Amino acid sequence: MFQDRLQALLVPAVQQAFASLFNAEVAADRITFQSTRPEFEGDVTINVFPFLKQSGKGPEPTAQSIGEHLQANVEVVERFNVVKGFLNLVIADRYWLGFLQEAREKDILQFPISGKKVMVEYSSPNTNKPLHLGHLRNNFLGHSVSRILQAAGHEVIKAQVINDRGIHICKSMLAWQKFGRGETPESSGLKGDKLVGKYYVEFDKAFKREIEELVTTGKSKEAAEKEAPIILEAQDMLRKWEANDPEVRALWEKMNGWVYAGFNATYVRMGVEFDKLYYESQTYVLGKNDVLEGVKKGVFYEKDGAVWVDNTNEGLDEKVLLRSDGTSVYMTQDIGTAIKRFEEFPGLAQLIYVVGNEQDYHFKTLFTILRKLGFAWASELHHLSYGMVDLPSGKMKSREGTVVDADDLIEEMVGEARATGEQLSKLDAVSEQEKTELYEMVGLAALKYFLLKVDPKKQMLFDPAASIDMQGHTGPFIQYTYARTKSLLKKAQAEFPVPSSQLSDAHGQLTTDNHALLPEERTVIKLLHQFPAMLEEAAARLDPSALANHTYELVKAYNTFYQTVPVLKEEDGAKRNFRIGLSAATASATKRAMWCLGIDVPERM
RNA sequence: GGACUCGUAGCUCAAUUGGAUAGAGCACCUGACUACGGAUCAGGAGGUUGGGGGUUCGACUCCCUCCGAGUUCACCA
Repeated sequence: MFQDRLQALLVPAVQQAFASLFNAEVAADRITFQSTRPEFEGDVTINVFPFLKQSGKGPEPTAQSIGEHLQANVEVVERFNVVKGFLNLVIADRYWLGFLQEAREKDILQFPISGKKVMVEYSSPNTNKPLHLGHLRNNFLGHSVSRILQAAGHEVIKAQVINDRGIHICKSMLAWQKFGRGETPESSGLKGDKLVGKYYVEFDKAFKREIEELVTTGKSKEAAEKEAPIILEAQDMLRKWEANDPEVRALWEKMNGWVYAGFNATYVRMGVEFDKLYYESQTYVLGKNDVLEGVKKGVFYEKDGAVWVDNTNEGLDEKVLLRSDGTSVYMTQDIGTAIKRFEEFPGLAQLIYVVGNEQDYHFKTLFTILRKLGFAWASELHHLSYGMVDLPSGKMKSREGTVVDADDLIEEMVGEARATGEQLSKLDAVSEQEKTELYEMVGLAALKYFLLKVDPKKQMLFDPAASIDMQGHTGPFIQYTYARTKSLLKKAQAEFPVPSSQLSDAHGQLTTDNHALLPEERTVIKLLHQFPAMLEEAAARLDPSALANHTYELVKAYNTFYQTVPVLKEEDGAKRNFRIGLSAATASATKRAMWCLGIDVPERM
């Protein structure tokens, strides 16, 4: 379904073959290709089992006659063989070399401008505590998907919603007021988000103490949770906030300011950024009118003074959209902000929410509601739902103190990169400053790649001890291959400058019988050749993992090539030039693919 | 209880969305011109794809059922 250009060339030819051989029509999307398995000769394979009805023959004769037809009529099909119902095609070297030439001349991972505008919302933190491991998966996914969509030719708006109001931040504010003694990030040396998080914990402690006391006086636990003075005070503070009480607002602005400074430091280190910020304190009033409008249209209904939507026909439930006192719920503002965004960006083609799968139900409901309100764009809303990140000890629980802090984790990964680097790297002559930058790059690559190589929708396990690997299927492995290739290319440039126009005749005259490409070379070219289709797929599925895995396959194949085939040591100039060109194409595709994942690659390490 | 996800080598993950003998990495063993950079490469061992049934020329993939894990179903956010 995501065809590369060779497949695009072959599909019509196969259709033609069916027409002239069997007088039968075959739909293009039913003709699927796969890479030929390494144990057979060939480059691409067509499975003919699905077409036996059309051909009226058995698998082997069908495959045989299609093979003959393709060989006779398609220039690049050089030979074929048939194994059971599988038709293996050998594609001429000429074709692969032509492609490589192109990959040298232009970026194969940048598609033409589509003119489509897409918004990706990710991160969406609460302002009462620091970012943690879950946010890292969210941010890396959102950032990578944004870049993938950009590479696919779209204009992308990266948006962050900041949940800056509500009872959670009031809890931190109140605890700071009571126990903080004027502590600030400056006076404590704590990052702003850490400081505010500390008072959120303080609140919880005090709250629990009060509950316990009330329980000893004979109250039930439920009653105590509702009556504890400190929670009543926090609720009162929230009311004051809503009434625009100047003192509360000033404190709120001050503490949120600390948090933003802290978040920004983390975002900078993570290497993610946003084009557009939405603050919940400004958007939480939205949606009410849209809901009332829906009541008029008869899409929603009133019951006991509240507004409801009935989604039972869609396999969902009934849901309150406005309480009987007329106030909003969370869903209300999500309805409002979605509508506002499409007003703000009239050409918006897609809106993607990167949010964990615990909100699957919420988004199903939201999208259903917007469809019912009649918005044409409702079909272009996507929930990029990702699974939880578990720890070996189980779930992250803030109450049990098992939350993995984002800053701490990055620090740990960078430290590990430094430890490994100091043992292995060949950078003795390099400045301390440059080394620090390098280890930062490597540590983050390890972390990002680890989180991105897994299918987003799947729940995954993060073992801090095992995850800091720098070997094998990891980000640093890809970086290492890139750096080594760049080093090779630098030498090549000094010793044997290669005009790219010479690449195509690197193997001399290429006839259909001339199999000059070595298997190691051929494998690398084929992986490069598949790259654009992988990007297309990643963009369509909003899934960086396929791209991440393919990048690994590519550098792995390149390493095999590098290890077994001489490049600079090759004495035949044409072959040497060709291999230098292959290396250059691999390096630039690797760099570009890693960019799509939000990962930097070093020139040396 | 209803709804949705998921279960693949000891561990962490793949498998072109129904195709050939289910592939990688880690860990474990054995090797590699005194390296075009060894954070590499070559090889070995490791599987009844949670169990059972069904559909199909063909099932890790689709259907049924059982077992196990997670999430979710507030006039919370």
